Amino acid sequence: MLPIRLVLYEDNPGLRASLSQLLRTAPGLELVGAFASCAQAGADAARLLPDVVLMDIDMPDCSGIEGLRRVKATRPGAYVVMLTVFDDDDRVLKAIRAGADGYLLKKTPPARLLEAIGEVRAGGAPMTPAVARQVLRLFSRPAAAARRPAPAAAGEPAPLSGREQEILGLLVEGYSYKMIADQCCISLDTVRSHIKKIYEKLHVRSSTEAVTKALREGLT
Amino acid sequence: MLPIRLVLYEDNPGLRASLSQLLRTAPGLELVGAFASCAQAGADAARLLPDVVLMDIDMPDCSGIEGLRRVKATRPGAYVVMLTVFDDDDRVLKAIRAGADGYLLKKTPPARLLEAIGEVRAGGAPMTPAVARQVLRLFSRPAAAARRPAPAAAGEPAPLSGREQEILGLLVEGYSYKMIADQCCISLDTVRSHIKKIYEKLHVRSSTEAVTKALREGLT
DNA sequence: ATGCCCCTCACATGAATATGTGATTGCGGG
DNA sequence: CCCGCAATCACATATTCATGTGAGGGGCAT
Repeated sequence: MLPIRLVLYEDNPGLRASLSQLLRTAPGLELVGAFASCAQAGADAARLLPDVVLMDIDMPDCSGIEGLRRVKATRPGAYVVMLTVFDDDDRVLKAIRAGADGYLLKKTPPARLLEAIGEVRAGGAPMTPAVARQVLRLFSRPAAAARRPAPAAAGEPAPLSGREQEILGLLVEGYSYKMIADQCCISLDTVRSHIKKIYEKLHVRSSTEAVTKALREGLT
Repeated sequence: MLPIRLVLYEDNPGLRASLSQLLRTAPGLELVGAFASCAQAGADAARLLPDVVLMDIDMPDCSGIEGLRRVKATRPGAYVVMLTVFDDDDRVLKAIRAGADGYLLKKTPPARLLEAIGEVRAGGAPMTPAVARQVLRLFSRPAAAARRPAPAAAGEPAPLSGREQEILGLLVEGYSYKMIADQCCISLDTVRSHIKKIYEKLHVRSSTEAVTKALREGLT
């Protein structure tokens, strides 16, 4: 197999040097570039054709998130692993939404870093355990809110009764009133009744609004 | 440190036996229960006070997702790691939304499984690399879709034109046809035209279906 | 210039939805 | 025991939606 072509972005000169050293001497890797700024990341990607990019997320002139976008725009096939000292929600979320393929904290030991490069290339998504947990939490948070019927949480969203939730769920799945009636073995008018009540409780005036609210607030 | 209290749910008797054997002999672990069904998962959790639960996701009578919910409801502090042979989007997403703390494929080697138990206990989120990638993809997909006007990306979902996206967005926000017409300064009939086309492209037959699809697939 | 697609609009019809008013039944709490 | 509430159903009406058919103008690529 051809060596993995690697590009590194890291503004700290010392760290850049030591990482470069590590990556240069590792077998199966070829460090084809190491830069202090990702301002030229798009052009770099086009010129150097990296397979994997290691991107520091905290850089002064051009944020790693922006660098990530530029790399992905120019070379969508490249895998980008973010490196950072921070693991706050916001940064992680932004990076992931921007298409990051991995997210490692800088305290990651060199061996794990090398391992991660192989892993991302093999279709994995190397993440520091703390970050992985965070990612799951970001996902489950909305669902968690949904499981509690009447939390003080969202202000005053009147709790839906069991039947109402069920019918709202079917509505979300695209069922018509008639289909809902059949599915629930109740009359069409009863479906209307329930839905009217749902609208009142959710403060909406149409099925599309209800569906949007249901999906966004995890009422499903 | 006290040994980690473990409970296992796995309907396949053979696999349950071999996993039990593995977990029983591992140092630092104490297997306090192994069941073929998660129907009693809530009561089990209350009685056995597990620190970590290994939950097969594909069980006949009571799905592992439901089992996960029951465990979390009874004992929120327990960490639940899902085990499965499948890594399809839907299952992973559901498990994660239900609060799973880890997600491993059954082909995971025993050593990695033991490692994962420690990892989840230490605040990590053990995931098979393929699953980790999937999770990131689930996150980034909406953002990616939003940035690209018309990607051939996801297989065959016909790309919506700019105007169509705009109108679908308004539909999601609960706008009626008339409101959309006003907002976009076009006639009601034109709105109908666009929406008809949107329905064709999304393969749906009602506004609620369209809204659901838009929200779930990040077409907004 | 010719075809293709996007955006625009019109007319028409049948189906579905939104809203109002009202009624019955069963369950649980005060 | 009575009240409230969830769930069920009925009838009526106005509005909105879904769908079909047709058509003109503009931009873009061959």
